[in-house]
Amino acid sequence: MRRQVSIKDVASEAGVSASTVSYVLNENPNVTISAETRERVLSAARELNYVPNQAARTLGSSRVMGMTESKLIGIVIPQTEPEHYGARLMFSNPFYSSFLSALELPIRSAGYHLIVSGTNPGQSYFEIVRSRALDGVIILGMYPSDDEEEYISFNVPTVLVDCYGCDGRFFYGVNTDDYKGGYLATRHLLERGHRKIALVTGQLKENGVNVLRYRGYCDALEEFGVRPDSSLVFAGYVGFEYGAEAAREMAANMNNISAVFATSDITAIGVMNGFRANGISIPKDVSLIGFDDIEYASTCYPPLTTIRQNIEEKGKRAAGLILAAISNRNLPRVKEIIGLELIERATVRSLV
Amino acid sequence: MRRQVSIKDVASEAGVSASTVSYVLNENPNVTISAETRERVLSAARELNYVPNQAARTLGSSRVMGMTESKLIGIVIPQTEPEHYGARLMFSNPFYSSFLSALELPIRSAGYHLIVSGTNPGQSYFEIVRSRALDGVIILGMYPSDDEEEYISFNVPTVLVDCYGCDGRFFYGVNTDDYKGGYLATRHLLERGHRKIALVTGQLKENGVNVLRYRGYCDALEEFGVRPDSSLVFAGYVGFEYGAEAAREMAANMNNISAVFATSDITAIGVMNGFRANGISIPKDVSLIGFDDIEYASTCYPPLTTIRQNIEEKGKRAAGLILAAISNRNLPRVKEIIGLELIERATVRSLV
DNA sequence: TGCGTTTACTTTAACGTTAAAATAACATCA
DNA sequence: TGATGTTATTTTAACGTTAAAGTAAACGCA
Repeated sequence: MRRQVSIKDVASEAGVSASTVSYVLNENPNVTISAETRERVLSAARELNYVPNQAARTLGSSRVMGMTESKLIGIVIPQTEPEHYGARLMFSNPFYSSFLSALELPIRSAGYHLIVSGTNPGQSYFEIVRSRALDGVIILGMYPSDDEEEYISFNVPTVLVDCYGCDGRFFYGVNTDDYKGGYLATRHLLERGHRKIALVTGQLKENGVNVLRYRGYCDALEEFGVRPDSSLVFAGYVGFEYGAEAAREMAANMNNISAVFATSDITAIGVMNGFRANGISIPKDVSLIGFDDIEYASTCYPPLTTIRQNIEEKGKRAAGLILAAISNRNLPRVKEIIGLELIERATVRSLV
Repeated sequence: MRRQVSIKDVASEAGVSASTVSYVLNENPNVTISAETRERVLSAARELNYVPNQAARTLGSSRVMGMTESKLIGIVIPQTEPEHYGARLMFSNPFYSSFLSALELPIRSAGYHLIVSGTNPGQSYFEIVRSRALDGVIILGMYPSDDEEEYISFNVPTVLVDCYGCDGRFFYGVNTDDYKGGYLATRHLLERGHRKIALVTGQLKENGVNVLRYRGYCDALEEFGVRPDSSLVFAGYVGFEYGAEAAREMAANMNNISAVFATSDITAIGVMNGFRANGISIPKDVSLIGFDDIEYASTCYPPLTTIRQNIEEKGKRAAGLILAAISNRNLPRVKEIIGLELIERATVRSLV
């Protein structure tokens, strides 16, 4: 178990100083190195199979104030749903894993690595940001309101995905047009003659995506002269189990309901199963529309009509934003909106 | 943008030396510190909101040969499937995301962080292991045969999940009893009177999980006096698309087939859809059994009979193993086998 | 009393890297 | 000819932490 090959080993192999090796390897534009020396250094590094020590780089770079470079980007995935709703897993929603997949490649290609972390309900993720000297942070679905000022003082480029409420003075944002999605889904049902439209959604927390989808739902209803009926709004949790539970409740009173808008596909799948378990057929007895267009939406039976948000695009945009924000600390604090699209499949029946 | 609070700041605040702070904070058992001093240090650290710099710790710890501690565990997820089969995403199989979710908490609780990395097809993941001084590595589904000797020379505790072929002299292993799973699934079909049983699986690479499931399939057939028929074996890729494709092919010749064993649930779902698209009904016209028991297996329609592997358990075991291997470098190189269980749902019809 | 031991610290040096300053050889120009 | 600049390199110091070595006072005990 030998000591790791360091820059000094490369230096002595090439017959130069350590700095020279560093300059060559980093292609430092402030220093001129002769072609011949460069070649010697490069081949020595290759010969010794040299790999730079990132911890040393991180530490060394912190010498220049505020310039610490860990080449590490954190992705924080909050545990939002309570355990008893079956959300025992960080990625219980396939949305997250697709998003992560889409993120990883561009980030790796740019020479960064991804640290994935959940959050302990009480504990903050501030510690990892500081102890690891993260170059950037991507936060999913949670607005870090608790100690916003403190967090901002770290001055770490941060992209908020699927959160509202930040004022754009510090955070970058990547969002779907949730209001529009809620509106489109509901209008789709209304246009097909549905009037008694239930909503199954997660908690309607301020700054969350669900309130906006809810508002879109309300406004579409109003536009068609339908007064939103709070007894048709099931705001529990995002997930299969809650969808099934809501469907069970709805099943007891089906003459009140002709269609359901579930604000996420996994919830919609739950609704589907809950109805089926109660002998209610989709779309014959009730229509259903989801949100997200996860893979299952197209492979379930019947295939789910849904609002497609391009998750891959979202991941790529988040990656692009964080990388841009890291390399240009003055990048304007933009909020990018990802487009969406209604995908008609087989769960909505037209009544007209 | 002030300099980060370092151990020296804490030291001078508490009126002691930096080492004393280090000793107190790490509860170093080789050094005695008076209760009074400890208290002063602790409150100074709290006061200044001190967070240790992990890069400095990593670098410092590398002084003692072979004792480098980065508190970082890498999880390597190889891109095994070719793009054209729709496996555009690292986590296209929900199995991976569930596994990752189950891993993350125990690892975080133990004070480690998780670096997630895919692999560029050509490029090796060796570099990240060395440059980040990973304390441990978990590799999913790939046997690092290319430069095994070189990798072993790094001497980084490594858990191989779902790979065979390592001889247990260096790597730790977490596996499902894939042979048994293949056997059980096939026997289940045989016992219900099926004889013409097709297999839809990924590539039958040596050291992969699919060969073992395949062998279990063959042996069960032989046990029931059925000669395996290679024209019934579809060995393409793991994924929805390939399952659907295989089903399309099978649909052309249904009198040859009465049941299908798909060696992963996502493939099974693909098969299900492929058959449905061709007007073939499950389980009336053909029976189907999967493998994994991903969440969707229970929520799809009809609910999928499958071999359940406890993915959460697998994640926890992998986490436990890697943590144990890190803290005890002499831990015997065990291979843990996760049990499995046949879950009867609605896709297998009995012919007897 | 004197010597070894224990307690409670402090000082030093090192981990691998790189920015900045220093150096030295050589070229350019007034 | 000497001042100035350029090129190519080396030396130095610093990042934050901690293991190891050092120190000094207090204690135990023969």
